[in-house]
Amino acid sequence: MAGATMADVARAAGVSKQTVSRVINAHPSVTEATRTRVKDAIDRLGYRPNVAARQLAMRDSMTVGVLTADLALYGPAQLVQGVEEAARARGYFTSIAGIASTPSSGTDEILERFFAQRFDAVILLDVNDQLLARTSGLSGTRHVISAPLGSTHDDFWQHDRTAVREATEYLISLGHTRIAHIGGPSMWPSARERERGWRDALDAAGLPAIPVVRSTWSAEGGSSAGEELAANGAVTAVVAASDDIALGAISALTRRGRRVPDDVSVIGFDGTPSSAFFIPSLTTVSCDFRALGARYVDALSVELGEEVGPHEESWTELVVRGSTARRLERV
Amino acid sequence: MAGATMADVARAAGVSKQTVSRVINAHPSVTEATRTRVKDAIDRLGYRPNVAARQLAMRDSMTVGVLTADLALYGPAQLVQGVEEAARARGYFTSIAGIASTPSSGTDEILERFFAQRFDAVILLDVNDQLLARTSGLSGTRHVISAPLGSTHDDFWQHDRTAVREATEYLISLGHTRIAHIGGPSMWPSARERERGWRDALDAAGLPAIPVVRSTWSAEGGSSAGEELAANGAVTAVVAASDDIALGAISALTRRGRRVPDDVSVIGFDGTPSSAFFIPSLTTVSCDFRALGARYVDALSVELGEEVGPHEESWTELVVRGSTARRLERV
DNA sequence: CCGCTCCGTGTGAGCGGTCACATGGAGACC
DNA sequence: GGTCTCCATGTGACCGCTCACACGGAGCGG
Repeated sequence: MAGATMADVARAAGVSKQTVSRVINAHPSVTEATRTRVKDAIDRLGYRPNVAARQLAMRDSMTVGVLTADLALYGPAQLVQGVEEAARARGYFTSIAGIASTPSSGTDEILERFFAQRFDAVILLDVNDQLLARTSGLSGTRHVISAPLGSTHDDFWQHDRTAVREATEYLISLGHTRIAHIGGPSMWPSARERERGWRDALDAAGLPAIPVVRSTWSAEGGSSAGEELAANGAVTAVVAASDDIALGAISALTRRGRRVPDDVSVIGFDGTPSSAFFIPSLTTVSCDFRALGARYVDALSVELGEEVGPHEESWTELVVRGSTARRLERV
Repeated sequence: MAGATMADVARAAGVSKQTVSRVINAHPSVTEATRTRVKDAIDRLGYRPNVAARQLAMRDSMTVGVLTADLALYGPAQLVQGVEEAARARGYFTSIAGIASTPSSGTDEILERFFAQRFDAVILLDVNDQLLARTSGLSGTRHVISAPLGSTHDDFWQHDRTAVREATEYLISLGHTRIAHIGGPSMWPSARERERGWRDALDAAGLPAIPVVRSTWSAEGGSSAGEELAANGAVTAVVAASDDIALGAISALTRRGRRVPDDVSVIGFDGTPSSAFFIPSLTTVSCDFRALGARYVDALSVELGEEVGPHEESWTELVVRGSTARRLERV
């Protein structure tokens, strides 16, 4: 029960360890007869290969490590899930470690322990600059993909920027000219990319950029930001860095007597399933984070020398709902 | 770079492997002099112990496996995070695997592979009955805690029931007598416990139970359920099995012209940070899932023979906000 | 001064797999 | 029929670490 070993199976089947190993790894050079005999022995004994032993011999952990900031956030949680699914499909296990986005005394030790696990690959999800800087020293792991800054993987983030740009352009097409942005914590690359997208659209249209209002990733932060914006009567549209932020902003605007979307249009980012049921329902940039997570794994597979099919063009999409409206002409 | 081994360190420090091992594991019988000499060698060579080798020799993976249904859900995501933090604090790694809540053809293989990892412990988070049944055969792992059904750990779930009961009693105290329940998928133990809590309160007060409306865990499900309830004019209060469901329900009720909380009071469950910014802000049962996750780890530690301090009494709390109101007398 | 314990350190044998290579028999070709 | 090749299988070493045990020297009591 505690665990039959390969040698046990070999004995039971009257063959050598090596043959058992061949059966397990589907090696071609095994007679059909012995194969079945070994297989019989395997499930008669309830044999399960020992992962650690295999790893020791092969130097392959068959595990990808994922370092993530906050699973409570929709994006990161979905990414983790996407990574896990894709990794599993390729036969990899997934190990995770959370890490506070603001480095503290324990941070280095966490990273140390994390990288000590000798993953085949490590994915850094939405990890901010400061943390990223700290990981640079810790190699030992073969392939590190820095999702946020990734030199060769910039295209991952390009989408954030483009998508927000398009969202902003949509607001412009509705006649808005005073379009504010509630940004996420500037430490986060994704927050910065989104801000850039907004700025891109404004610049291209020759519109003035209202100073960015900073927020945490929470609805509470969005609410504070919304309060601030409500004071500025000129603003008729807001691009928020996340749906949660948008929710908070709408709450604050409403509280301050500014109707959404009549007085102010609001656009979110993430496309959380809930956002369709906000009141009003939220216009947002819907993101397929699961697919994105899978793409990270694809990218790693490529580095590990595997074949990977082409993938979808885009994983973001503007979903127009009830929180945006054509700008009312001032009476 | 690829990795110095313990033997390398031993050679560099002029001692034996065993002594290096002793230094690493903080064995007392090592001279201060040799200890520092070894330590020097260690970071001169950038040595990192090989986890796999250690595991193979010790039969300890120092890893807890977490099997979870859907990280996109607030509760499970928070639980995973709580588990990971607590496990890390105890020196354990965390490995996860997601699994569709409805068993499919691939399910068994996933479980198979998952359990093949020989975790020191496995935590089944919010896993439903069907899956649970399938895991029973796969032992090999030392300690399996079945969060949802756990024989010895029923108290974990007791809280769901009690909390919903209290929430329902609160509605009763506001004068409501027709209190509906939108339940989560009945396969989920947490959904069932919450339903029970609602029924408990109704029974105790001698109120009639309106047939439970089933929903998925999403706002969309809550919306459909809300549509259904909107048709029933008698209902003046709704207890939803989650905040997302509540959000959807409120959306549907509003759409159907029933004002919240004036016509219908709504209570959620989870206490998502966002719920405070719904319109109206949501009265809900706030849950400290992180703490609960930590408690799972505590429970495991106890089984593994470690000392564990006492923990907080309760991890749920009713938070009264704007979505509930005293029942208006019919004119 | 002998024998005792105890402490710091070294030694060899696994843990459960994989890998490179050896082996023997069957079939192919001349 | 003899050599050559190829296929099915076995053999031993090794991956990097821990464990049980051996060993030598210092400290101590008699």
